[in-house]
Amino acid sequence: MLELAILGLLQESPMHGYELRKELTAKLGAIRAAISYGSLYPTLRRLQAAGWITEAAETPATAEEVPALTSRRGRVVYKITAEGKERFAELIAQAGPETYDDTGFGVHFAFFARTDQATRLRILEGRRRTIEERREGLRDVLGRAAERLDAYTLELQRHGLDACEREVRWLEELIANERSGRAPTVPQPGTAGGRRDNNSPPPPGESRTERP
Amino acid sequence: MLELAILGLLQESPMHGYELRKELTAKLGAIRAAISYGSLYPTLRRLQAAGWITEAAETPATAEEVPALTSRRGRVVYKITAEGKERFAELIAQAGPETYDDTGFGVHFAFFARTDQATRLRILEGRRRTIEERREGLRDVLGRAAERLDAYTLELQRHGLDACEREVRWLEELIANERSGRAPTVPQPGTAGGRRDNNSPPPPGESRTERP
DNA sequence: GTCTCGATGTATCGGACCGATACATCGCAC
DNA sequence: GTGCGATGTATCGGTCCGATACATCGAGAC
Repeated sequence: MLELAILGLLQESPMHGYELRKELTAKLGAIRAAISYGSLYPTLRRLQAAGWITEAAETPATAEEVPALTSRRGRVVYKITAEGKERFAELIAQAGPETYDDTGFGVHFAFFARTDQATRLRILEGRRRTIEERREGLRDVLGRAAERLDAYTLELQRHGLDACEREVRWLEELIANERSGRAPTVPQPGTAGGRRDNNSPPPPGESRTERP
Repeated sequence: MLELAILGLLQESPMHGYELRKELTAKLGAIRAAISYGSLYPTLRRLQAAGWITEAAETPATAEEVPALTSRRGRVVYKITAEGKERFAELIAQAGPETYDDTGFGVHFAFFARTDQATRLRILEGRRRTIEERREGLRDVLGRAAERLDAYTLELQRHGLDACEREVRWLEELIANERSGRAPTVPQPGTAGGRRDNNSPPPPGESRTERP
């Protein structure tokens, strides 16, 4: 999942680790806590070894300063490669069971702007199915096994059941929107129209400038 | 977290691994997917090595009502030890940051029937604080950084924000209930007892430390 | 009779991810 | 000039997961 998220973010702009973590936190804040450096840096290393990202020079090519003085450990800026973009497209399109669990779905959803509509629909429906099954499991427990459980456990199940029902309704709305060709609830300029033009970057308009 | 859940369940009844997993799934179904055997068996081993659980004989000498018609071999039944009960009490009472994340809070909550009221209140308030902070983070992103994010990501944040607000309200109710001395929201019909004899969880040892 | 099949049951392995920790630089307030 | 919080890279041990393997048992198929 981290791999997918990193490749997705680096398509918007090259970044160094610290910045990546902040952007990740902002983008995925709804579904998971801040990513750990103990996951991030090893993953960056792995992606680099696989050739999906490369180090980009932090300072421009003007070799005016060669800091031998303080051995300044500069930031390491990563950018995505062509192979990395292919890898991202591959990861975003394929859907296994892990695509529908909480974290997996969240990450996929966060990059729906870079996902074609057919895949979006498939993922939303798979997620709905997953949550419906969880909901049925909770209903079973609340119905059949209620007397075996204490009041607190039951209350936990009830709260979980409520969350499931709510999410199913949310997914229904999103699915209806997808089918009608609209963007998510609040319409977005630019995504409508067009053919199967996947991978059209959203209107980021951001130029992340590095100021050393 | 697994350690806590296993010790908690084994206090209700001795069980073997497979059964433990099923009970775990039933009790924690609202907060996490089924536990993996790749976690369960090594953890059982660890708990046994620490002296908190022991292997119990599958077929006791006193065959009260169920004679060993089918001599099942190979099952390893675990039961909790006195040290294990102490360990459980220790784990249930101490609250670190991991007590307030989704999984940690869920597991603690699932064993609230074995937790004293002061601790319950402390955990509920800590969880509320955590969710309030998450909520503020989402509001920040939706307010300050909205233009940097695409419509899908924003929709994800909105859904997450809604879930946070809902959970805070739920927690408020539970906290009010705790302070008023009542059980969780639905007062629980008579604990007339289930089909299993040894499943009598109730004695939480309520101290009447009420706070105005 | 036996044969396959799904549920029950125990177990291991590689990998993903986390939490704690360490260490170094920078800007700024005091 | 000094402390201090934000920035920044990095590793280590540990928890947990997903895939896999393997063995037994009851029941229905043939």
